[in-house]
Amino acid sequence: MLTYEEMQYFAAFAQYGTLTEVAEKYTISQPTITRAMKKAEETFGVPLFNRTRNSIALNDNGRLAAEEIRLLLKQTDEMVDRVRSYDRASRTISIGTAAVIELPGLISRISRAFPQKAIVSEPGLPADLERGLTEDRYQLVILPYDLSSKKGKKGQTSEFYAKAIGEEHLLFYLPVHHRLARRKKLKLADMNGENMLLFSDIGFWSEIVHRKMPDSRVLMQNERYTFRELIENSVLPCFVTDLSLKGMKDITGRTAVQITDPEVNVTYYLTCRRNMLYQLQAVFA
Amino acid sequence: MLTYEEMQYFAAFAQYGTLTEVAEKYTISQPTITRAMKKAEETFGVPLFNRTRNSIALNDNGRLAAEEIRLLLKQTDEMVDRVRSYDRASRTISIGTAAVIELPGLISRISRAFPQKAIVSEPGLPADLERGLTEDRYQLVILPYDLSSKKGKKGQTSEFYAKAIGEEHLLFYLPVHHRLARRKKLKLADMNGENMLLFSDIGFWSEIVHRKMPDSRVLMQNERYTFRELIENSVLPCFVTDLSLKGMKDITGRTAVQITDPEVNVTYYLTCRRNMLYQLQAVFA
DNA sequence: ATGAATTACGGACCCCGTAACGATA
DNA sequence: TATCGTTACGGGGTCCGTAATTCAT
Repeated sequence: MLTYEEMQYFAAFAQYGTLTEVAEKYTISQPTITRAMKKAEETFGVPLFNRTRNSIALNDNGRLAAEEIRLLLKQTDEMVDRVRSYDRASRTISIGTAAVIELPGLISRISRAFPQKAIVSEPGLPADLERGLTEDRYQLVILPYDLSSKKGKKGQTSEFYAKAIGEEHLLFYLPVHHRLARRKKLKLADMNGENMLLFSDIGFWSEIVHRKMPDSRVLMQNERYTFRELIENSVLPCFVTDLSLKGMKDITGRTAVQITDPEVNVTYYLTCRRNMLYQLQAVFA
Repeated sequence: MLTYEEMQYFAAFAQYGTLTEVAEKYTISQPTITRAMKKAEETFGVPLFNRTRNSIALNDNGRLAAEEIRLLLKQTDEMVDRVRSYDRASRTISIGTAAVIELPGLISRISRAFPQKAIVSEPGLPADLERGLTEDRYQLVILPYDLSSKKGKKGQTSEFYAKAIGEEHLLFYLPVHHRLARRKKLKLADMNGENMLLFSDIGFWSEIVHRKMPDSRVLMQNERYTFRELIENSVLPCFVTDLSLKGMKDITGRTAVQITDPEVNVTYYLTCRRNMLYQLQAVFA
């Protein structure tokens, strides 16, 4: 049977057409390539080349063999990759989160539960997180709804397990002189049409906002520090969440107003597939 | 990368569980197996085994790797087989035929048209032949109908090309004293209910006979010489075809009676896929 | 103490590169 | 004559088997 390298030479010959080029490409001698081609022929047991005394080219068999070998090389590489990925995944817990602000203490609690594993946390939209969870790219996801009851068909237990781990509430953050700044509560619709300043890394919130305030134009800003500067020095209304406010020192001249729409007052659920529950129970305890 | 042999050793270890057994199975020394396992581990770059000083077993990675390698070995074998088959097919013309009697001169004509190719002819039922033709297991098939017009969708040219190459007619072969022996023509239905002697290797004819003579019982005989003996020494009616009669010397005390049902008076069509027509034109000329 | 895997070591063989050769354009 | 493929040859490295070692049952 051909070695991996010999298969590479063969595939390369199909691509380049001359043994010399292949030898140069791999910085080895031509005789080695000649020998590899001979070995290919004897491995398959059928003629693969049309030869004259000083030229060599693939025949029909050879063209098929080259295609097949190219595929086998690919399959080989992918096979190795799969094993490596499996190993990597076994040493890693991947967490996908819809919450922009890191939920306090969660990562450290997980990392204490699995001291030998690396914790990888990445943000994403709920739909992507759900997909990632079912495709085993995430062991845990944080969703702004209870997936275990959402997908549960009549009485039969859901494929997912979810546990509430915190709340987050979107607020209007208005200049004190804004016409609505002194209200206790507002609906998103009350601000529809007003231009808003938006921190672009706002995740799943933005979809809701666009839907409920279709007439508002939004000024995006994706640099966190600049965003804060803008808030302090402009009179444009903007959004904040209670969680993000907690870590920030107060901004004078702005006041937070509660929004009553239920969609923007979410409970986060730490979610996993039920078949992983046993291994992850320490996280939910 | 692992060699084919090293992959075999690894797969075998997954099966047998000890290096010693693998070494015995392949009649080589244990150290060779040890080294192959080390090389596997270094190729994948991840731990594959749980080891103590004198025991070794696959871990989770190893079990996956073994499964993957088993698959890759299979893919490798199949790849080589495909190339070999392709070569073999390129040196062979495979003919499938629904005609039980070899059509005179056809094989020799084909073999003269392709002197460098081997001709393989095998009998089959029309449905199998059609499938074999579309799946390239046959380059030519002989069918008792015109496939090119049968499958031709409204105006658009068929995928197949067919040319009539001969006829065959099923006949009743009756003892001269049979009550219907003196008729010029009969229908299958006229004999329905009578027990018939049947040469079992009768191919597609038998389906028609069973359908048109559902009340007849048939006595099968698959030994050609015995069949002839039976005909000569019994008064059971039976079938023959005009083509098969031609090669036989007459049997006294039997007379052939024409059957008028169109289904048992067939024209044979030599059929190929249209994309092969150019290479096969000599056969049809 | 038997049987397992690993390590050590020596030799054979394989495989590669250099060089020479042959053929073709 | 320059280029390409094949053949010849020699040396180094690799790979295998034997034997010794270590550990566990």
